[in-house]
Order: sequence, then C-alpha cells, then structure tokens
Amino acid sequence: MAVTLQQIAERAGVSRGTVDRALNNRGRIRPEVEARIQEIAKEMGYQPNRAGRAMAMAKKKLKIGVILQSAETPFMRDVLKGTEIAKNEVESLGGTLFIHRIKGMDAGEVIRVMEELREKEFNGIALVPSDDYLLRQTIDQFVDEYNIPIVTFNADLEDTKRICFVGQDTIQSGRVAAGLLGEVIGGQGQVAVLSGNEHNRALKNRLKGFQQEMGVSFPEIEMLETRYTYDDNWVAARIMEDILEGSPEVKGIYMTGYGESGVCECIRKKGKDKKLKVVANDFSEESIEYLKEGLLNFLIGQDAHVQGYEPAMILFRLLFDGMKPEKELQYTDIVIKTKYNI
Amino acid sequence: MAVTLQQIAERAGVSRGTVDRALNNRGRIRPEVEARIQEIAKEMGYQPNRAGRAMAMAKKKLKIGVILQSAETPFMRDVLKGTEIAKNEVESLGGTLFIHRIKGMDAGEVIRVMEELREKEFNGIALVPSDDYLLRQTIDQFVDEYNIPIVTFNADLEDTKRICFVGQDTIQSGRVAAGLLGEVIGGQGQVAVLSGNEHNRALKNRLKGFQQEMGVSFPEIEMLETRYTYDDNWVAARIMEDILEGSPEVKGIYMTGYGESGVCECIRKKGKDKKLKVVANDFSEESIEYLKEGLLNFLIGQDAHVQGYEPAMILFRLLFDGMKPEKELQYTDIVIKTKYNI
DNA sequence: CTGAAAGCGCTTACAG
DNA sequence: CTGAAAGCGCTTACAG
Repeated sequence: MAVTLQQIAERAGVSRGTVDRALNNRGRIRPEVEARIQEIAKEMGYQPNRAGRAMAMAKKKLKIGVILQSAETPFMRDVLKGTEIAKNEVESLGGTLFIHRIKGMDAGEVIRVMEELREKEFNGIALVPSDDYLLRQTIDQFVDEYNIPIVTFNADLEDTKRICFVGQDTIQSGRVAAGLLGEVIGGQGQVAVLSGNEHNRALKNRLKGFQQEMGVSFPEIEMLETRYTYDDNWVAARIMEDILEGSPEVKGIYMTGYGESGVCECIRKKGKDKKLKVVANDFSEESIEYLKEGLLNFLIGQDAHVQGYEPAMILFRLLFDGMKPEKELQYTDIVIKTKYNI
Repeated sequence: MAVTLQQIAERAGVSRGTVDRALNNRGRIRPEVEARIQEIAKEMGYQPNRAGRAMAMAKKKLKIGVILQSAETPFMRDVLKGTEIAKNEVESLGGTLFIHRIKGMDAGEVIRVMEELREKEFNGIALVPSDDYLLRQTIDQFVDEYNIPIVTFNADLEDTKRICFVGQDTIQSGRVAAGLLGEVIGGQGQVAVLSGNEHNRALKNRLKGFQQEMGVSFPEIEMLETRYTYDDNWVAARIMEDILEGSPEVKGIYMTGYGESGVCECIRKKGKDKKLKVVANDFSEESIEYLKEGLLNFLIGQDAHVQGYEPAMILFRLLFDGMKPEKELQYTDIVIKTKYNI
C-alpha cells in the first residue's frame, strides 16, 4: 500500500495542505516544519500518486502544442503515430495535446503557429525547426520572456534555449553506414557517396561521419567525389549512370538523402544489382520495397516512434510532474534494417 | 475540454452511476437506456479519464506479479530495467507490481511463486516459462479455474492458455543472421554454426531460420556441420580450434547461443580476426567489447526493454482498462548492432 | 432498474 | 505560516 499525503500528515501532526507545501516547495511554510516533513516523507518512501495529481490538475488544463514540418513525408507520418500515442496519454490524464502539421519546410509558419499557441495560453511546445534566424530568436523569446518551454525534435537548433532535442546523432549515423558498407564490400575498392544537398546540416553530418569512419576503419577503400542528388530521383538516376560509366568498378554506394528509386532503377537497368552494395537512410514504403528486392542492402533509420512520442512527453513530465529532461541531447537509437528484419 | 460522465449524464437526463453502468456493461440497467447512453457517449466522443478511473480503482488495489527466470544474466538484467519502469507506472497509478527473480531456470520455483501470488490475491502474472509439463498445466489452471490471466515473455509456451507472449521471433532472428553473414562474406565460401545446445527451442529455431535463409538466398555458401557449445566458453574455444584446423578456409561463424569469448579468443590467438566474420546473439558487456574490437562483426538482439515493460503493462491495461492485447504473439524488434551503433 | 453519496490522492483558493 | 474544505472524474456499495 503506497504512502499518501494523508499518512505523512498524520505522522507529522500537520494537515495535508502543509505536507503538500513542504514536498512541492510552494513556500508559505516554516522552514523547520518543511525540513521535518521532507524527512518523514523520505523515510516513509513517499511517491506521489499520478492519478491524484492529474485529477487535481485537471482544473488547470495543461496544454501542449506539437508542430511538425514536412508532415507529408513517410517518415513524419511514422513520427506522427508516436505523437498520437502521446496525445492519447496526455488527454487521458486530463491535458490537451494539439498537433499542427506543416507541409514542407516553412519557418514562418512555425513562428505563426507558435504565436497562436501562446495567445491560447499553451504551456509548452515541441517543434521540428528549420535553420532560420527569426525562428531561433522566437524560441529564445518563448523560453526567456514567456516562460514557455520549447523542445526541438528531428532536427536541432543548437545555441538556442530549447530545453532539449530529441533525434538522431547524424554523425554517428554516417559512421554506421561506413561500417556496414566497408564490411560488406570487403574493405577495399571504390565507393561513391550521393548526398541530398550541400547545405542541410543533418546530411552534412552524415557525410562527415561516413568519411571519418571510412578513413579510420577502411583505409584501403577509395572514395569517389561526393555527388548531390537534391533529393531528386531523376537527378539521382543521372548521377548513378554517370558514376557507373566513369567508375565501372565501383562496389558500394552510400546515400545520405533521398533519391533511392532513381538510384535503384538505374542499378537494375544496368544489371549491377548483385554486384553493387547500397546503404541508404530512412524507411519509406518505397525504400523498404527495394530492400526486400535486394537492390538496397541496408537501411539506416531513426526511431520514428520515439521522435514523435518523447518530445511531447518530455514537456508533459516537465509541466505535470516538474521532472526535468535527463539530457539536453536525447539521441534516438540508430536502427539497422536488412530485408530480414524490416 | 474532454467529455465527462457528468456531461453525458446531463444530456441523457440520468445520473452518473447510470452512465457508468451503460458504458462499462455492468448490467442492472434497462437495455433501451443503455443503448441511448452509449449512442450519446459516442456522439460526444467520450474518452474515459484514466486518472479518475485510477483514483476510484485505488480502493481495489490491483496486484500484478512478474516472475523472471535466469535473472542473473546480463540480458535479464536489462529486461528487469523495463520491468522497473512498468512498476513505477503501475504504482504511480495506485497498483502494485511485485517482481520475483529466479536464478537460473527452475520451473518448480515458478509454480511455487505462482501459488503464493494466487493466495495473496494477485490479479495477473507475467512470467518467463520453461518447457515443463506441470508448468503448462499450472498456467492453464490459473487462467481457467482461478481466472488469473498469464502472460509469457522471453520464451513462450505454445498451446497453453496464456493470453499472450512477448518476445523474439526466433526463426526470423536466424534469418537475419543468415542475411548478414551471407552478405558480409560475399555470398560464397564456408560457414560454421555453433549452437548453444540441441534442445532449447529458441536456439533450434534460430538454427532453422538460419539454414532456411542460407538455402534460399545464398545457395553457393557451404554450411559445415552444426556444432554445440553448451553455452560454454571452454567448449566453444575447443570447437573453434577444431573448425579452424579442419576447415581453414571457413569465412563465417554464426553462434545461436553463448560462448562468444571462447570463440573470439581462439580467433584472436590464431590471428584470424580480420578474415573471419562472426555473427552472435544478445548484448552482454563482454560481447559488446568484442564487437568494439572487431572480433564480432554483428550482434543480433532483442529489445530487452520492451520485453520487461510490455508484459506487465499488457496485464495492467487488461485489468485496469479492460483492454485486451492486440495480438497473441507480440514479437519484439530484431535489433542489429555493429561497433558503430551500440 | 436507478439515483444519491462517499471516497480514491492530490492541489488550490480561502480564511485565519 | 497553517488548516479546513472543495473539487478534479471515476467506481461502488447502498438504498429505494
């Protein structure tokens, strides 16, 4: 039978309200009394009852907002499922969780929605940021001025006052790719990297991690010059043709971004499907199909569920239980999928 | 603002108690009234408030027991962490979660603890079974006679009345191993399988999945005769020596069970560490060390956290919310780890 | 078959 | 600085 406030109150010879003040640092209490009560509570192993707290808080209506960008992509749809579960949990405990989906990337819209949520007195916001000066400012303003905690997820904005970030360690993701590709082509020969574009920080990091690890673990592997697909299948296919023409002996391909179907169809057309090993990112239906067919050998992914679920729950635990996030950077697992464990 | 029982009661012109009866099929209610209330609730989008329910149920004290076997192993210690989190959650909602750890495998002790929990009026039990006739009977008896739901985890007992199983799809695990090893040795040459023992069902399944997939995807790979380590490092090392002597060209090793350090140290001694690719199971500190050093190339694991957390929560959701488990077989993710994503 | 009331553990005005 | 009381949404005897 768990210890209750009432039991502590009896033991301390005070009222429930006083115990509450002592245990939750609400002030308006004599320091000696506070200390004594805290000690008794500790001794009795008091653990607050969430249900009781939830009931009492139900009057205040905790409101959490979640803002997704690129909500139309398959990955974000999986993220969204995690968020829906968080929504269920929050709402079954009497809170409100509002989800705003933005198609594509649009920092301006993120800011507009943030303002809207602030007017509606939301208590915390989780968002997928983009690298935008005004958005950085807005995040800092929300945290400092309005006292509304912000959590970033999927992508981070370093050097802002967001309380934490949930997402992939993109450098490590590149390293994992290098390890797999290096092993599977036997530690020698040529590999080509097709990156999505030059400016996206996550893709740059993947590239960096990949290059670093290749240098360290597979010094005999020759890396061709990095090419950019702009996440476009047509462009990716042309680049792939070009690579196969100029370097017919290439043994491995690493794609940091999109364009898988362009690459895979080109490989199929040229009949290189058995010889070329390809490592790509993220689990879309399409890329999973190529994985099953064997045109892609490995997919490296992020735990979409955690990315959707945790940011909202971190805010909930903070606002509801006063529990601070453990770490500023909460990296999700780097998941390796083959055709056998999808 | 979420809909409450009170609001439905007002709309229907009845009392809260009546709404409760209608929505939770408690009987003692006129069918027409019941139907009408259910309709109104649906229309208003009623979702029960967990906190309210938890508070009201607090009087009844829901008690859930979790029985672990082989609790001393590193894997089970990770499982236990998941169970501890479930314990926290259950207890913060006013329930009780009792954990019993058994060292090694002991079906008799499992049964004794089950009886004890029954006497103490526990409402549900999650357990790691072993293949034992009496245990099978006891599980069926608990479910049928005593009406105490049982969940198996880590290992399953098929054809019993346990409401569900949480754990690895062991055949699939073997397939994943085959896919990795086949790829990494380039689809040809010899591979050897070192299994833990002949009788453990999980290990047998891994072997089966491995052999099947090798046959289908890598017909050019030659499989040496399966050897048994009895999960013993010394035996494993001797077998490994023997294999290297008899088949010096062997390119890959798959271990279904324990004995990694025996195998790895033998490989190191013989200087084969760069040439031989090794796939093993489960994440112990030791095996992770070998992975980092490159003596093991891949570890295939089970999601220990889910295995510890879900069984207890499945029972809690069943007993507390009346929510039945979705599937009878809840397979955990098959996790692939390399030195880069541990 | 139905309603009124108590109570689960907590927080929060309010009164002192 | 402290206490008494109301109320959050639900379930459950109890009375009718």
